[in-house]
Amino acid sequence: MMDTVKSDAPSGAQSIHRTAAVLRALAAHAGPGMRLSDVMTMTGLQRPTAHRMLQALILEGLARQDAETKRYRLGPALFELGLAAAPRFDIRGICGPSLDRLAAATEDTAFLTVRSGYDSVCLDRREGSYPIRVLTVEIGGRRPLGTTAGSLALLCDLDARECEEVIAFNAARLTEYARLKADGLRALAERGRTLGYALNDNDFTPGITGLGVSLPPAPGRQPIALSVVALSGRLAEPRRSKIVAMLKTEARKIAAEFGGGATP
Amino acid sequence: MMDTVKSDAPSGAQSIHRTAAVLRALAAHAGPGMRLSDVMTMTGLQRPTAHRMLQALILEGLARQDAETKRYRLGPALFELGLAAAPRFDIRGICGPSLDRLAAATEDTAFLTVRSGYDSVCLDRREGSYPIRVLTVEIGGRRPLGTTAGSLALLCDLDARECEEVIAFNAARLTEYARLKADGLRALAERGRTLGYALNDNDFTPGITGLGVSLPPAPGRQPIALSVVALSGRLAEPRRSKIVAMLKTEARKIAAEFGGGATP
DNA sequence: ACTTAATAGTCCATAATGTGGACTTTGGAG
DNA sequence: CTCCAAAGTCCACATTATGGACTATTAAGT
Repeated sequence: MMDTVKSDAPSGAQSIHRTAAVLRALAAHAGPGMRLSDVMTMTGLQRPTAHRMLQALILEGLARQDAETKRYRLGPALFELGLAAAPRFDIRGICGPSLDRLAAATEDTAFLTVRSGYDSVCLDRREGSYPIRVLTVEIGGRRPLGTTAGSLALLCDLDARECEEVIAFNAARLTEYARLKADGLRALAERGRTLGYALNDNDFTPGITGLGVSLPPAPGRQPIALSVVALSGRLAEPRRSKIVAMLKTEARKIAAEFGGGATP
Repeated sequence: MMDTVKSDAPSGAQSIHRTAAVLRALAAHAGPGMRLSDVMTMTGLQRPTAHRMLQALILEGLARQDAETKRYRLGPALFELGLAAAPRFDIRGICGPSLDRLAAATEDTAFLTVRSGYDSVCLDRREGSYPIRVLTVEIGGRRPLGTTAGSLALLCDLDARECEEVIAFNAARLTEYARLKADGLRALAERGRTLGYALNDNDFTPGITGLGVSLPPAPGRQPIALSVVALSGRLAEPRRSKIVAMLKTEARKIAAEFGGGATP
């Protein structure tokens, strides 16, 4: 079984792990939706199992099925539950001003990214004024950790053991989101650690590059990163260093905000 | 087993129904969090089952436990999944202007509510300028259908069979949210249907009253209601009729908006 | 229009998963 | 220090969920 479900001891909780895996898969393909066979391959579940779980999720409003295309998507109940969770986890208010400044100053696209297990999630984004806009990830979009500039910055912060665990877990699905195999990603992470910022130039979408910086990890707070993505030509030196400096300044400002108010 | 899990045939999906019930319970007590025993009574699960499920949810980031108080809450993964679902289900953008107008004109609190299974969920709210603010439900707050003005308007729209099913299901937990028993709620729903709007004067919080109006139900779109809540004295005739008229006008405007753009 | 291929959906005997009665641990109040 | 309530744990057992094999449906090819 090609297991996309967490490998850790799911003692008496297989079904919850599988359910969560299905929901994550649906979230990762929010746009077009997923066919049953997509869900099967993404989660490693058998056909009847995936089907039965999806039907149950639909009954609970956690998923939906397009009657015409048969494709599955996230359901309204998930949005509603998210709303209840938002007061504790929605940091867009705190980080918004930084994104505004980054997008305004660079004229390119600025992203706010957090870690979520083996994935990263884009929480917010701002478009700059430059006429060619690079919009690689939607708000709410999930990616394997490391396949996006912000995401890569988060991966660089992990210790060797954890980093390897993430890469190993994501190995199979890397190519869906990046022109990378496990060693390529390992190399990117290594370079990021020496540079002090994440430089994502794997050209999955050729001609664009991303710069990512993470907030200094704080206990109890989930890992957060800021990034700017643009046409590669616009991120050559000396502009690159300037943008990295701005990212670091904004990251420090946000970290300071968290120092005051509590964020579980 | 006092079953707070959906009664419909959960064929091969008990665990998903139970999981969803736990998540809904956590969402309904988002503020203070829930103790393990609260989860047990709210869901009808045994202690070891509830505990094991919560631990699994925590592993997936769908729940959290306060290390000090041991209380359980919704986790960050739920906010992240909600973000991915938001583009399809977040109607706050469409309804915001109506809430603004209602809050401004009445000077009281305006709510946007949708149905979610046997519950209603508050999606948005606006405070008016009157110095005494009535804030009965938070954004994201869940209530048994009928225990809130908007919620009651939604209940009134259901056909007899469905209405009775909802009331029967919620009977046990009504008193937690309203000074009502099943027949009391039946009567409120009945009155709402004859009046043409929901009038919530069960005084769970004494001295306040709510007026609710639902959008004409449309196929494929989930049920939506608008409501205004205020000190009872401020909702006597002739003001009451004026506010009801405003609610109906805004409901019509929103319904018209939906006519144009699609809403799954 | 007919054949083939691919995907969705269903059935049911089987065993692995999750269950819950009973027990232990923790922590707070008197 | 003792008592009580709540959290957390263990493990024999049977209910639940599993998946191999089958059917139904839809799309594509000639």
